[in-house]
Amino acid sequence: MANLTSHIHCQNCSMAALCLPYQLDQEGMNRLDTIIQRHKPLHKRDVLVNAGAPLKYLYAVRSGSLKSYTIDDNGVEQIIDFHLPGDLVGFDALAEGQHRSYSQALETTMLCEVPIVSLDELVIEMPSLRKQMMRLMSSEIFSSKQLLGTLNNRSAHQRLAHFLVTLSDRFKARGLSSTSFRLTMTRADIGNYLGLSVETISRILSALQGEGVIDVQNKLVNIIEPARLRELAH
Amino acid sequence: MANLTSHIHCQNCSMAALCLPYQLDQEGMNRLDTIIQRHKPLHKRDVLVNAGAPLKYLYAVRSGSLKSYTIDDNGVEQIIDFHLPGDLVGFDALAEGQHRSYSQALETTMLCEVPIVSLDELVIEMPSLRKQMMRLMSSEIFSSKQLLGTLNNRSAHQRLAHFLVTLSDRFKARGLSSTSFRLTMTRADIGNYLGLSVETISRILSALQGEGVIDVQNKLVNIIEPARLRELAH
DNA sequence: ATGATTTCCTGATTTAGATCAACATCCCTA
DNA sequence: TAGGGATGTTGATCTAAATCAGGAAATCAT
Repeated sequence: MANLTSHIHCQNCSMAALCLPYQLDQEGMNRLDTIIQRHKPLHKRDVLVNAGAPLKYLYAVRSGSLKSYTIDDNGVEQIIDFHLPGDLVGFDALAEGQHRSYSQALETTMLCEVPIVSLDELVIEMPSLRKQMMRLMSSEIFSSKQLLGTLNNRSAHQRLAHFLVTLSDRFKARGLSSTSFRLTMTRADIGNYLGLSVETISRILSALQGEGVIDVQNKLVNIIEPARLRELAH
Repeated sequence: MANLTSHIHCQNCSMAALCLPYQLDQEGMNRLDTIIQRHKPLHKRDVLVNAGAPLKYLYAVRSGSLKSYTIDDNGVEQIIDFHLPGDLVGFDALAEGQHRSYSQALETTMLCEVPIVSLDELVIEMPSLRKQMMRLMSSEIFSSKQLLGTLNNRSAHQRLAHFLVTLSDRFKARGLSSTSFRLTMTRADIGNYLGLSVETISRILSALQGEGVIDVQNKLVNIIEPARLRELAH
Protein backbone atom coordinates (compact mmCIF):
# COMPACT_ATOMS: atom_id res chain seq x y z
CA MET A 1 0.00 0.00 0.00
CA ALA A 2 2.52 2.58 -1.14
CA ASN A 3 -0.13 4.80 -2.65
CA LEU A 4 -0.30 7.52 -0.06
CA THR A 5 -0.23 10.44 -2.48
CA SER A 6 -1.91 13.58 -1.28
CA HIS A 7 -3.50 14.09 -4.66
CA ILE A 8 -6.24 12.13 -6.33
CA HIS A 9 -5.73 10.30 -9.59
CA CYS A 10 -8.64 9.51 -11.83
CA GLN A 11 -6.61 6.59 -13.20
CA ASN A 12 -6.87 4.70 -9.92
CA CYS A 13 -10.38 5.76 -9.09
CA SER A 14 -12.86 2.92 -9.28
CA MET A 15 -15.59 5.39 -10.12
CA ALA A 16 -13.85 6.80 -13.19
CA ALA A 17 -16.08 4.85 -15.57
CA LEU A 18 -19.22 6.53 -14.21
CA CYS A 19 -17.74 9.92 -13.58
CA LEU A 20 -16.21 12.71 -15.65
CA PRO A 21 -13.16 10.72 -16.90
CA TYR A 22 -15.34 8.27 -18.86
CA GLN A 23 -13.81 7.67 -22.30
CA LEU A 24 -10.91 10.03 -21.67
CA ASP A 25 -7.50 8.93 -22.86
CA GLN A 26 -4.39 8.93 -20.68
CA GLU A 27 -3.54 12.50 -21.48
CA GLY A 28 -7.10 13.61 -20.86
CA MET A 29 -7.11 11.99 -17.44
CA ASN A 30 -3.84 13.67 -16.58
CA ARG A 31 -5.22 17.05 -17.53
CA LEU A 32 -8.37 16.45 -15.53
CA ASP A 33 -6.19 15.35 -12.63
CA THR A 34 -4.35 18.64 -12.63
CA ILE A 35 -7.51 20.58 -11.86
CA ILE A 36 -9.26 18.16 -9.54
CA GLN A 37 -8.76 18.71 -5.85
CA ARG A 38 -9.58 16.60 -2.88
CA HIS A 39 -12.23 17.91 -0.54
CA LYS A 40 -11.82 17.19 3.13
CA PRO A 41 -13.99 14.26 4.19
CA LEU A 42 -17.50 15.07 5.28
CA HIS A 43 -18.98 13.59 8.39
CA LYS A 44 -22.56 12.50 8.70
CA ARG A 45 -24.86 15.53 8.67
CA ASP A 46 -22.17 17.90 7.32
CA VAL A 47 -23.57 20.20 4.68
CA LEU A 48 -21.53 20.34 1.45
CA VAL A 49 -23.42 23.09 -0.34
CA ASN A 50 -26.15 25.50 0.64
CA ALA A 51 -28.92 26.60 -1.69
CA GLY A 52 -28.12 30.08 -2.97
CA ALA A 53 -24.37 29.70 -2.58
CA PRO A 54 -22.35 30.60 -5.67
CA LEU A 55 -21.26 27.65 -7.76
CA LYS A 56 -17.51 27.29 -7.50
CA TYR A 57 -16.98 23.57 -7.75
CA LEU A 58 -18.69 20.57 -9.17
CA TYR A 59 -18.31 17.73 -6.69
CA ALA A 60 -17.80 14.08 -7.51
CA VAL A 61 -18.61 11.54 -4.83
CA ARG A 62 -15.69 9.17 -4.22
CA SER A 63 -17.24 7.24 -1.36
CA GLY A 64 -20.18 7.65 0.96
CA SER A 65 -23.48 9.26 0.08
CA LEU A 66 -25.43 12.51 0.25
CA LYS A 67 -28.94 13.77 -0.03
CA SER A 68 -29.93 16.90 -1.92
CA TYR A 69 -32.97 18.84 -0.85
CA THR A 70 -34.72 22.14 -1.10
CA ILE A 71 -36.47 23.95 1.72
CA ASP A 72 -39.82 25.45 0.82
CA ASP A 73 -41.51 28.63 2.05
CA ASN A 74 -42.86 26.79 5.08
CA GLY A 75 -39.42 25.56 6.01
CA VAL A 76 -40.25 22.03 4.93
CA GLU A 77 -37.39 19.95 3.58
CA GLN A 78 -37.99 18.30 0.23
CA ILE A 79 -35.47 15.67 -0.83
CA ILE A 80 -34.83 15.70 -4.55
CA ASP A 81 -31.96 13.27 -4.88
CA PHE A 82 -29.59 10.82 -3.26
CA HIS A 83 -26.00 10.76 -4.48
CA LEU A 84 -23.81 7.66 -4.57
CA PRO A 85 -20.11 7.25 -5.46
CA GLY A 86 -19.38 8.39 -9.01
CA ASP A 87 -22.28 10.84 -9.01
CA LEU A 88 -21.71 14.50 -9.63
CA VAL A 89 -23.26 17.11 -7.39
CA GLY A 90 -23.99 20.58 -8.70
CA PHE A 91 -25.44 20.21 -12.21
CA ASP A 92 -28.56 22.06 -11.17
CA ALA A 93 -26.38 25.07 -10.33
CA LEU A 94 -24.89 25.53 -13.81
CA ALA A 95 -27.86 27.48 -15.11
CA GLU A 96 -27.86 30.28 -12.57
CA GLY A 97 -24.30 29.97 -11.29
CA GLN A 98 -25.58 29.24 -7.82
CA HIS A 99 -26.70 26.13 -6.06
CA ARG A 100 -30.41 25.56 -5.94
CA SER A 101 -30.46 22.88 -3.33
CA TYR A 102 -28.69 21.83 -0.15
CA SER A 103 -26.47 18.75 -0.14
CA GLN A 104 -25.78 16.96 3.09
CA ALA A 105 -23.69 13.88 3.86
CA LEU A 106 -25.63 10.83 5.02
CA GLU A 107 -22.45 9.18 6.28
CA THR A 108 -18.71 9.82 6.15
CA THR A 109 -18.19 10.92 2.58
CA MET A 110 -15.15 11.59 0.39
CA LEU A 111 -15.34 13.96 -2.54
CA CYS A 112 -13.36 15.30 -5.44
CA GLU A 113 -13.85 18.95 -6.16
CA VAL A 114 -13.66 20.25 -9.71
CA PRO A 115 -13.28 24.04 -10.06
CA ILE A 116 -15.91 25.26 -12.48
CA VAL A 117 -13.65 27.83 -14.13
CA SER A 118 -10.97 25.26 -14.88
CA LEU A 119 -13.56 22.76 -16.03
CA ASP A 120 -15.00 25.37 -18.39
CA GLU A 121 -11.60 25.78 -20.00
CA LEU A 122 -10.88 22.09 -20.20
CA VAL A 123 -14.23 21.43 -21.81
CA ILE A 124 -13.30 23.69 -24.73
CA GLU A 125 -10.27 21.61 -25.58
CA MET A 126 -11.53 18.16 -24.76
CA PRO A 127 -14.47 17.00 -26.85
CA SER A 128 -14.80 13.73 -24.97
CA LEU A 129 -15.03 15.52 -21.63
CA ARG A 130 -17.65 17.81 -23.08
CA LYS A 131 -19.53 14.80 -24.41
CA GLN A 132 -19.43 13.14 -21.03
CA MET A 133 -20.74 16.24 -19.28
CA MET A 134 -23.60 16.38 -21.76
CA ARG A 135 -24.18 12.68 -21.35
CA LEU A 136 -24.36 12.94 -17.58
CA MET A 137 -26.70 15.90 -17.70
CA SER A 138 -28.87 14.28 -20.33
CA SER A 139 -29.15 11.11 -18.24
CA GLU A 140 -30.10 13.15 -15.26
CA ILE A 141 -32.80 14.92 -17.23
CA PHE A 142 -34.28 11.69 -18.45
CA SER A 143 -34.09 9.82 -15.19
CA SER A 144 -35.65 12.58 -13.16
CA LYS A 145 -38.49 12.95 -15.65
CA GLN A 146 -38.92 9.23 -15.83
CA LEU A 147 -39.00 9.04 -12.06
CA LEU A 148 -41.63 11.71 -11.92
CA GLY A 149 -43.89 9.62 -14.10
CA THR A 150 -43.04 6.42 -12.34
CA LEU A 151 -43.81 7.74 -8.90
CA ASN A 152 -46.82 9.78 -9.82
CA ASN A 153 -48.97 6.98 -11.04
CA ARG A 154 -47.84 4.17 -8.83
CA SER A 155 -48.89 2.76 -5.48
CA ALA A 156 -46.82 2.98 -2.32
CA HIS A 157 -45.68 -0.64 -2.78
CA GLN A 158 -44.59 0.01 -6.34
CA ARG A 159 -42.80 3.21 -5.38
CA LEU A 160 -40.77 1.61 -2.66
CA ALA A 161 -40.02 -1.46 -4.78
CA HIS A 162 -38.89 0.87 -7.55
CA PHE A 163 -36.69 2.76 -5.11
CA LEU A 164 -34.99 -0.42 -3.96
CA VAL A 165 -34.54 -1.70 -7.50
CA THR A 166 -33.01 1.60 -8.58
CA LEU A 167 -30.62 1.59 -5.64
CA SER A 168 -29.72 -2.01 -6.42
CA ASP A 169 -29.00 -1.14 -10.05
CA ARG A 170 -26.89 1.83 -9.05
CA PHE A 171 -24.83 -0.21 -6.62
CA LYS A 172 -24.32 -2.83 -9.28
CA ALA A 173 -23.09 -0.20 -11.78
CA ARG A 174 -20.55 0.80 -9.12
CA GLY A 175 -19.21 -2.70 -8.74
CA LEU A 176 -20.93 -3.21 -5.40
CA SER A 177 -23.40 -5.85 -4.38
CA SER A 178 -26.79 -5.41 -5.99
CA THR A 179 -28.51 -7.62 -3.46
CA SER A 180 -27.05 -6.53 -0.16
CA PHE A 181 -26.59 -2.92 0.82
CA ARG A 182 -27.08 -0.35 3.49
CA LEU A 183 -29.76 2.32 3.40
CA THR A 184 -27.73 5.30 4.53
CA MET A 185 -30.83 7.50 4.59
CA THR A 186 -33.52 7.29 7.24
CA ARG A 187 -37.02 5.94 6.62
CA ALA A 188 -38.20 9.52 6.88
CA ASP A 189 -35.81 10.50 4.07
CA ILE A 190 -37.12 7.70 1.87
CA GLY A 191 -40.70 8.70 2.63
CA ASN A 192 -39.99 12.34 1.91
CA TYR A 193 -38.36 11.43 -1.40
CA LEU A 194 -41.12 9.06 -2.47
CA GLY A 195 -43.98 11.15 -1.17
CA LEU A 196 -45.02 8.62 1.47
CA SER A 197 -45.26 8.75 5.25
CA VAL A 198 -42.60 7.17 7.47
CA GLU A 199 -45.18 4.71 8.75
CA THR A 200 -45.97 3.55 5.23
CA ILE A 201 -42.29 2.98 4.45
CA SER A 202 -41.92 0.95 7.63
CA ARG A 203 -45.04 -1.10 6.97
CA ILE A 204 -44.12 -1.89 3.38
CA LEU A 205 -40.58 -2.90 4.29
CA SER A 206 -42.09 -5.24 6.86
CA ALA A 207 -44.60 -6.55 4.34
CA LEU A 208 -41.88 -7.19 1.74
CA GLN A 209 -39.92 -9.05 4.38
CA GLY A 210 -43.01 -11.04 5.33
CA GLU A 211 -43.42 -12.07 1.69
CA GLY A 212 -39.80 -13.18 1.62
CA VAL A 213 -38.86 -10.74 -1.12
CA ILE A 214 -36.32 -8.89 0.99
CA ASP A 215 -34.74 -9.16 4.40
CA VAL A 216 -34.32 -5.97 6.42
CA GLN A 217 -32.21 -5.58 9.53
CA ASN A 218 -32.40 -1.89 10.42
CA LYS A 219 -30.42 -0.12 7.72
CA LEU A 220 -29.25 -3.31 6.06
CA VAL A 221 -31.25 -4.64 3.12
CA ASN A 222 -30.90 -8.04 1.53
CA ILE A 223 -32.79 -8.59 -1.67
CA ILE A 224 -33.78 -12.24 -1.63
CA GLU A 225 -35.90 -12.33 -4.77
CA PRO A 226 -34.62 -9.60 -7.11
CA ALA A 227 -36.89 -10.68 -9.96
CA ARG A 228 -39.95 -10.56 -7.76
CA LEU A 229 -38.99 -7.11 -6.44
CA ARG A 230 -38.51 -5.83 -9.97
CA GLU A 231 -41.92 -7.18 -10.83
CA LEU A 232 -43.49 -5.39 -7.88
CA ALA A 233 -41.93 -2.14 -9.11
CA HIS A 234 -43.64 -2.65 -12.47
CA MET B 1 -45.35 41.64 -44.86
CA ALA B 2 -42.41 41.18 -47.16
CA ASN B 3 -40.83 38.58 -44.92
CA LEU B 4 -41.68 35.45 -46.88
CA THR B 5 -38.24 33.90 -46.75
CA SER B 6 -38.16 30.13 -46.87
CA HIS B 7 -35.52 30.04 -44.19
CA ILE B 8 -35.82 30.83 -40.52
CA HIS B 9 -33.88 33.62 -38.89
CA CYS B 10 -33.19 33.57 -35.19
CA GLN B 11 -32.97 37.37 -35.34
CA ASN B 12 -36.67 37.69 -36.00
CA CYS B 13 -37.78 34.88 -33.80
CA SER B 14 -39.67 36.04 -30.74
CA MET B 15 -38.49 32.97 -28.88
CA ALA B 16 -34.78 33.67 -29.37
CA ALA B 17 -34.36 34.92 -25.82
CA LEU B 18 -35.51 31.60 -24.37
CA CYS B 19 -33.98 29.36 -26.95
CA LEU B 20 -30.48 28.52 -28.18
CA PRO B 21 -29.60 32.02 -29.48
CA TYR B 22 -29.76 33.57 -26.01
CA GLN B 23 -26.79 35.92 -25.51
CA LEU B 24 -25.39 35.21 -28.97
CA ASP B 25 -24.02 38.17 -30.91
CA GLN B 26 -25.02 38.99 -34.47
CA GLU B 27 -22.36 36.77 -35.96
CA GLY B 28 -23.30 33.93 -33.66
CA MET B 29 -26.93 34.14 -34.69
CA ASN B 30 -25.92 34.09 -38.31
CA ARG B 31 -23.85 30.98 -37.83
CA LEU B 32 -26.66 29.28 -35.93
CA ASP B 33 -28.99 30.33 -38.73
CA THR B 34 -26.90 28.53 -41.30
CA ILE B 35 -27.44 25.17 -39.66
CA ILE B 36 -31.01 25.52 -38.46
CA GLN B 37 -33.66 24.12 -40.74
CA ARG B 38 -37.36 24.46 -40.73
CA HIS B 39 -39.37 21.34 -40.01
CA LYS B 40 -42.64 20.95 -41.81
CA PRO B 41 -45.57 21.93 -39.57
CA LEU B 42 -47.01 19.20 -37.42
CA HIS B 43 -50.72 18.68 -37.14
CA LYS B 44 -52.46 17.73 -33.94
CA ARG B 45 -51.57 14.16 -32.98
CA ASP B 46 -48.56 13.99 -35.36
CA VAL B 47 -45.62 12.28 -33.71
CA LEU B 48 -42.34 14.20 -33.99
CA VAL B 49 -40.00 11.62 -32.48
CA ASN B 50 -40.37 8.01 -31.42
CA ALA B 51 -38.65 6.52 -28.40
CA GLY B 52 -35.67 4.49 -29.58
CA ALA B 53 -35.17 6.50 -32.78
CA PRO B 54 -31.61 7.76 -33.32
CA LEU B 55 -31.04 11.37 -32.33
CA LYS B 56 -30.43 13.42 -35.45
CA TYR B 57 -31.90 16.76 -34.58
CA LEU B 58 -32.65 18.81 -31.57
CA TYR B 59 -35.99 20.52 -32.12
CA ALA B 60 -36.96 23.99 -31.00
CA VAL B 61 -40.66 24.78 -30.74
CA ARG B 62 -41.55 27.92 -32.71
CA SER B 63 -45.26 27.83 -32.10
CA GLY B 64 -47.80 25.31 -30.85
CA SER B 65 -47.16 22.68 -28.22
CA LEU B 66 -46.23 19.05 -27.72
CA LYS B 67 -46.31 16.40 -25.06
CA SER B 68 -43.46 13.98 -24.38
CA TYR B 69 -44.23 10.58 -22.95
CA THR B 70 -42.87 7.12 -22.43
CA ILE B 71 -44.81 3.91 -22.84
CA ASP B 72 -44.22 1.34 -20.11
CA ASP B 73 -44.16 -2.46 -20.26
CA ASN B 74 -47.93 -2.61 -19.96
CA GLY B 75 -48.37 -0.22 -22.86
CA VAL B 76 -49.43 2.59 -20.56
CA GLU B 77 -48.56 6.11 -21.64
CA GLN B 78 -46.75 8.21 -19.09
CA ILE B 79 -46.47 11.92 -19.86
CA ILE B 80 -43.19 13.40 -18.70
CA ASP B 81 -43.34 16.89 -20.17
CA PHE B 82 -45.26 19.51 -22.10
CA HIS B 83 -43.31 21.71 -24.51
CA LEU B 84 -44.16 25.32 -25.30
CA PRO B 85 -42.64 27.73 -27.84
CA GLY B 86 -38.94 28.31 -27.18
CA ASP B 87 -38.52 24.91 -25.56
CA LEU B 88 -36.06 22.41 -26.92
CA VAL B 89 -37.04 18.81 -27.49
CA GLY B 90 -34.46 16.06 -27.37
CA PHE B 91 -32.12 16.78 -24.45
CA ASP B 92 -32.92 13.42 -22.93
CA ALA B 93 -31.54 11.78 -26.08
CA LEU B 94 -28.04 13.26 -25.88
CA ALA B 95 -26.81 10.63 -23.43
CA GLU B 96 -27.55 7.55 -25.50
CA GLY B 97 -27.80 9.12 -28.92
CA GLN B 98 -31.36 7.98 -29.22
CA HIS B 99 -34.65 9.38 -28.10
CA ARG B 100 -36.01 8.00 -24.89
CA SER B 101 -39.51 9.32 -25.19
CA TYR B 102 -42.19 10.01 -27.79
CA SER B 103 -43.12 13.57 -28.64
CA GLN B 104 -46.48 14.34 -30.12
CA ALA B 105 -48.07 17.61 -31.23
CA LEU B 106 -51.04 18.77 -29.18
CA GLU B 107 -52.05 21.24 -31.87
CA THR B 108 -50.64 22.60 -35.12
CA THR B 109 -46.99 23.11 -34.27
CA MET B 110 -44.04 24.75 -36.02
CA LEU B 111 -40.49 23.68 -35.26
CA CYS B 112 -36.90 24.50 -36.03
CA GLU B 113 -34.64 21.54 -36.45
CA VAL B 114 -31.00 21.73 -35.40
CA PRO B 115 -28.76 18.95 -36.77
CA ILE B 116 -26.86 17.46 -33.86
CA VAL B 117 -23.63 17.02 -35.80
CA SER B 118 -23.54 20.65 -36.87
CA LEU B 119 -24.52 21.79 -33.40
CA ASP B 120 -21.67 19.73 -31.95
CA GLU B 121 -19.23 21.58 -34.18
CA LEU B 122 -20.69 24.99 -33.51
CA VAL B 123 -20.58 24.40 -29.78
CA ILE B 124 -16.80 23.98 -29.92
CA GLU B 125 -16.30 27.41 -31.41
CA MET B 126 -19.01 29.31 -29.63
CA PRO B 127 -18.63 29.48 -25.86
CA SER B 128 -21.88 31.38 -25.40
CA LEU B 129 -23.82 28.75 -27.32
CA ARG B 130 -22.21 26.05 -25.20
CA LYS B 131 -23.09 28.01 -22.07
CA GLN B 132 -26.67 28.33 -23.15
CA MET B 133 -26.97 24.60 -23.86
CA MET B 134 -25.59 23.88 -20.40
CA ARG B 135 -27.90 26.46 -18.92
CA LEU B 136 -30.96 24.96 -20.58
CA MET B 137 -30.03 21.44 -19.53
CA SER B 138 -29.22 22.53 -16.00
CA SER B 139 -32.57 24.29 -15.71
CA GLU B 140 -34.32 21.22 -16.94
CA ILE B 141 -32.54 19.10 -14.35
CA PHE B 142 -33.50 21.39 -11.54
CA SER B 143 -37.06 21.96 -12.58
CA SER B 144 -37.83 18.30 -13.08
CA LYS B 145 -36.34 17.40 -9.71
CA GLN B 146 -38.11 20.27 -8.09
CA LEU B 147 -41.37 19.19 -9.69
CA LEU B 148 -40.89 15.70 -8.40
CA GLY B 149 -40.69 16.99 -4.87
CA THR B 150 -43.50 19.43 -5.36
CA LEU B 151 -45.91 16.88 -6.71
CA ASN B 152 -44.97 14.04 -4.43
CA ASN B 153 -45.92 15.67 -1.20
CA ARG B 154 -48.82 17.82 -2.28
CA SER B 155 -52.57 17.37 -2.48
CA ALA B 156 -54.52 17.20 -5.71
CA HIS B 157 -55.60 20.83 -5.31
CA GLN B 158 -52.04 21.97 -4.78
CA ARG B 159 -50.77 19.95 -7.71
CA LEU B 160 -53.27 21.35 -10.15
CA ALA B 161 -52.82 24.89 -8.83
CA HIS B 162 -49.07 24.44 -9.24
CA PHE B 163 -49.58 23.20 -12.79
CA LEU B 164 -51.64 26.23 -13.72
CA VAL B 165 -49.20 28.64 -12.07
CA THR B 166 -46.28 27.04 -13.89
CA LEU B 167 -48.08 27.28 -17.22
CA SER B 168 -48.95 30.88 -16.47
CA ASP B 169 -45.31 31.69 -15.69
CA ARG B 170 -44.14 29.98 -18.84
CA PHE B 171 -46.59 31.86 -21.03
CA LYS B 172 -45.52 35.09 -19.40
CA ALA B 173 -41.84 34.36 -20.11
CA ARG B 174 -42.88 33.93 -23.75
CA GLY B 175 -44.52 37.31 -23.92
CA LEU B 176 -48.00 35.82 -23.88
CA SER B 177 -50.82 36.43 -21.46
CA SER B 178 -50.17 34.93 -18.05
CA THR B 179 -53.82 35.10 -17.06
CA SER B 180 -55.61 33.86 -20.13
CA PHE B 181 -54.53 30.83 -22.11
CA ARG B 182 -55.63 27.63 -23.75
CA LEU B 183 -54.96 24.18 -22.31
CA THR B 184 -53.90 22.38 -25.46
CA MET B 185 -53.71 19.09 -23.61
CA THR B 186 -56.76 17.09 -22.50
CA ARG B 187 -57.85 16.71 -18.88
CA ALA B 188 -56.62 13.12 -19.15
CA ASP B 189 -53.17 14.39 -20.16
CA ILE B 190 -53.06 16.73 -17.19
CA GLY B 191 -54.17 13.93 -14.88
CA ASN B 192 -51.59 11.56 -16.31
CA TYR B 193 -48.85 14.16 -15.87
CA LEU B 194 -49.86 15.08 -12.32
CA GLY B 195 -50.70 11.57 -11.19
CA LEU B 196 -54.38 12.28 -10.73
CA SER B 197 -57.53 10.84 -12.28
CA VAL B 198 -59.42 12.69 -14.99
CA GLU B 199 -62.38 13.04 -12.67
CA THR B 200 -60.25 14.73 -10.04
CA ILE B 201 -58.90 17.24 -12.57
CA SER B 202 -62.42 18.02 -13.69
CA ARG B 203 -63.73 18.40 -10.16
CA ILE B 204 -60.89 20.64 -9.04
CA LEU B 205 -61.18 22.89 -12.08
CA SER B 206 -64.90 23.23 -11.26
CA ALA B 207 -64.12 23.88 -7.61
CA LEU B 208 -61.53 26.56 -8.47
CA GLN B 209 -64.11 28.16 -10.73
CA GLY B 210 -66.70 27.98 -7.97
CA GLU B 211 -64.32 29.78 -5.63
CA GLY B 212 -63.81 32.49 -8.25
CA VAL B 213 -60.08 31.83 -8.54
CA ILE B 214 -60.23 30.89 -12.21
CA ASP B 215 -62.76 30.79 -15.02
CA VAL B 216 -62.76 27.75 -17.27
CA GLN B 217 -64.55 27.46 -20.60
CA ASN B 218 -63.55 24.10 -22.01
CA LYS B 219 -59.90 24.47 -22.97
CA LEU B 220 -59.79 28.17 -22.15
CA VAL B 221 -58.55 29.22 -18.75
CA ASN B 222 -58.79 32.66 -17.21
CA ILE B 223 -56.92 33.21 -14.02
CA ILE B 224 -59.02 35.70 -12.07
CA GLU B 225 -57.03 35.74 -8.84
CA PRO B 226 -53.41 34.90 -9.69
CA ALA B 227 -52.18 35.59 -6.16
CA ARG B 228 -54.80 33.30 -4.66
CA LEU B 229 -53.93 30.53 -7.13
CA ARG B 230 -50.24 30.85 -6.33
CA GLU B 231 -51.13 30.58 -2.66
CA LEU B 232 -53.11 27.40 -3.29
CA ALA B 233 -50.08 25.92 -5.03
CA HIS B 234 -48.02 26.58 -1.90
C1' DA C 1 -75.19 18.93 -41.43
C1' DT C 2 -75.27 14.52 -38.76
C1' DG C 3 -74.09 10.71 -36.45
C1' DA C 4 -70.09 8.75 -33.95
C1' DT C 5 -66.47 9.17 -30.90
C1' DT C 6 -63.86 11.40 -27.82
C1' DT C 7 -63.68 14.46 -24.03
C1' DC C 8 -65.64 16.32 -19.97
C1' DC C 9 -68.56 16.69 -15.88
C1' DT C 10 -70.98 15.24 -11.53
C1' DG C 11 -72.62 11.98 -8.09
C1' DA C 12 -72.08 7.57 -5.13
C1' DT C 13 -69.03 4.31 -3.22
C1' DT C 14 -64.67 2.35 -2.00
C1' DT C 15 -59.98 2.22 -0.56
C1' DA C 16 -55.02 3.26 -0.07
C1' DG C 17 -52.39 5.68 2.58
C1' DA C 18 -52.28 9.68 5.99
C1' DT C 19 -52.74 10.74 10.57
C1' DC C 20 -52.97 9.79 15.43
C1' DA C 21 -51.15 7.08 19.14
C1' DA C 22 -48.19 4.15 21.77
C1' DC C 23 -44.27 1.76 22.26
C1' DA C 24 -39.65 -0.38 20.95
C1' DT C 25 -35.11 0.14 19.57
C1' DC C 26 -31.08 2.43 18.19
C1' DC C 27 -27.24 5.28 18.81
C1' DC C 28 -25.17 9.44 20.49
C1' DT C 29 -23.13 12.01 24.33
C1' DA C 30 -21.56 12.67 28.71
C1' DT D 1 -22.44 2.49 30.44
C1' DA D 2 -26.41 4.99 31.40
C1' DG D 3 -29.71 8.13 29.96
C1' DG D 4 -32.18 10.60 26.41
C1' DG D 5 -33.34 12.07 21.89
C1' DA D 6 -33.78 10.24 17.37
C1' DT D 7 -35.44 6.61 14.63
C1' DG D 8 -38.33 2.76 13.63
C1' DT D 9 -42.43 -0.35 14.20
C1' DT D 10 -47.27 -1.62 14.63
C1' DG D 11 -52.22 -0.79 15.43
C1' DA D 12 -56.67 2.05 15.03
C1' DT D 13 -59.06 5.57 12.73
C1' DC D 14 -59.95 8.90 9.23
C1' DT D 15 -59.97 11.09 4.73
C1' DA D 16 -58.57 12.45 0.06
C1' DA D 17 -58.72 10.76 -4.12
C1' DA D 18 -59.59 6.50 -6.97
C1' DT D 19 -63.01 3.96 -9.01
C1' DC D 20 -67.55 3.05 -10.74
C1' DA D 21 -71.45 4.90 -13.16
C1' DG D 22 -74.23 7.74 -16.12
C1' DG D 23 -74.86 11.58 -18.88
C1' DA D 24 -73.71 16.02 -21.41
C1' DA D 25 -70.96 18.54 -24.41
C1' DA D 26 -67.54 19.07 -27.81
C1' DT D 27 -65.05 17.44 -31.82
C1' DC D 28 -64.30 14.68 -35.76
C1' DA D 29 -65.31 12.19 -40.07
C1' DT D 30 -68.27 11.55 -43.78
